Amino acid sequence: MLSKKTKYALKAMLVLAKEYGQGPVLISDIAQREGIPRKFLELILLELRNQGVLQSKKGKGGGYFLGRPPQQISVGQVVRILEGPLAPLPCVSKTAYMRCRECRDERTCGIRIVMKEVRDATAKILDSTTLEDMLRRVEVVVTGKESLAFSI
Amino acid sequence: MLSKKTKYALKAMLVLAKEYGQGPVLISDIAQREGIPRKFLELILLELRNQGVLQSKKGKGGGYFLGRPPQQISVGQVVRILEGPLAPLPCVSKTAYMRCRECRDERTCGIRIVMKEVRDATAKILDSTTLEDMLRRVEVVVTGKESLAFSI
DNA sequence: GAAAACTCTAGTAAATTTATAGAGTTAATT
DNA sequence: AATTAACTCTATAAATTTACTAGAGTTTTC
Repeated sequence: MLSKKTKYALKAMLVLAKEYGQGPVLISDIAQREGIPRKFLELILLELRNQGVLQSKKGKGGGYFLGRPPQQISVGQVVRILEGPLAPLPCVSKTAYMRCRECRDERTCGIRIVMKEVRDATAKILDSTTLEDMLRRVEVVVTGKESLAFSI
Repeated sequence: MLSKKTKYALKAMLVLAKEYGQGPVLISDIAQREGIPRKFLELILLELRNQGVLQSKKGKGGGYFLGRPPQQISVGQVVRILEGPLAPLPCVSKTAYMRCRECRDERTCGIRIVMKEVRDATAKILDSTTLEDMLRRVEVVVTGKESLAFSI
């Protein structure tokens, strides 16, 4: 299960994707719109900023905004920042691989083989879905229309 | 990430799958073979038993054994018992669905749509992989041979 | 009836999660 | 230059989960 922190992060990123190009958005605004505890959200946005997916502007008129356009930020990137590796086991992680200490032969570990499939399937979905995709899919549901690009 | 508990459970289940049909196996044996703290393993096996995937025999000559043949127990069943639902969010779980309190319209929640894909992909893998599959895949790697059934 | 094994309830230390508090820094505006 | 709006950063803390441990109880076999 995703932690609340990760869920909050995704919601915040979606708000910022919606407002992309319209200048910085206040932490308080995001917090209120999405019902996220303000101070907790600060920490989350700070982390996303330090990892480079968000940028911020201090002082009056400041706030947060996406570091790249919404079609260049994947759900996988966001989830990894907050949640750590997507893999169910460290020994099948590509971004944070770690050998199991007790494992004699990785190639013959049945658990590993299955969990690697799960990791790959998860990564395939999350790394190929961008913030823009998420916004667009919502629209598709609402309007019943698909963009041409989407139906290819 | 899978908890140690779940990883221990899978290891224990694989041992019992290997010994299937040969009578009960001692908790201590499993614990020793897999390097699992004995008393902790007791709790895990008890839970698996109470959920029906394991059976046990008390007293001298007792021990644990699979409740069904290895080809009828899926990894998904075991993981769900220890870890809870496979879904990253309760609102996309089939076995433990729960609406998000703050969600106005589930159909238009971008996060939900993506996480549902992840759940479905995960479930497809874990529910279709049995203990026997895991044992057999290991053999395939070791011997370089595939059974006919497997290569279909 | 003694020993071997599982059963069950309780407890506990450490880690993680989910926050909250407050002083510090930066930028805009007057 | 003073004020105020905002983000930054460190520390702390409550609640929950994880990973065990202890021990008394029950069942079965010999």
